[in-house]
Amino acid sequence: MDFVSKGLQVLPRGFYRRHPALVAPELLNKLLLRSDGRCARIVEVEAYAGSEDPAAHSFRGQTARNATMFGPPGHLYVYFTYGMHWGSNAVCGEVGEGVGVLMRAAEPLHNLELMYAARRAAKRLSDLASGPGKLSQAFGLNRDFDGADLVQGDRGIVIVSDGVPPPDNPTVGPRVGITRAVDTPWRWSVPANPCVSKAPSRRRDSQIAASRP
DNA sequence: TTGAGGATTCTC
DNA sequence: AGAATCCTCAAA
Repeated sequence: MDFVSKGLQVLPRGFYRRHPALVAPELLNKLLLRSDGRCARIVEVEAYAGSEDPAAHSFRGQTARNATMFGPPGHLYVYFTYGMHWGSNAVCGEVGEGVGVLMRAAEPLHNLELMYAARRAAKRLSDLASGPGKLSQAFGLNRDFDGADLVQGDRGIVIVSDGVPPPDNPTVGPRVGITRAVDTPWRWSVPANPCVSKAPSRRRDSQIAASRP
């Protein structure tokens, strides 16, 4: 992983090998990094918990589409939806569980030019990656990246820490864009960050103490 | 083979 | 508020 600068620590496999609702809030403030220099701080995430979670792609078992979710933790699960958008997740838990964390929004830090080029609709920094489809587009993540190992830096994509801890009191609320288990509060974001997604009005977010087992 | 629907975004 | 746009999966 020659493209990971000194001072940055790649998140180890064990980080992901836990319940997604534990991993998700700890993913806040970590950095998504591509070998071409694109880098952004993760500011909004959602947990999806497989067979125990009716809103998860993996709820009804493994299919061709969600196969990556059932593989080893620490890999990227990229899905296609609405005929035009990609969504990017970090696979969590153990092999066979089908659980993961959707990266919903990030604050761009480096190589913004490449991100603006990838997202012609974006006028400002807060348009670049403030949603799961936007984040994936800004980073050029698509089917080619499905299954990439985020720990090995496979295909030039990795998640690292620069030492900034997750927020002590992340904003918590219900997940967005789903039709089942709509009240489960499994979306976390960095409070007051301008790059979080603009979610529908039914959200009932609140500030609660982060659970830190 | 068919059709309904989707972990969304953009524009009107 | 509505359109865009096409892949996926279950059912027939």
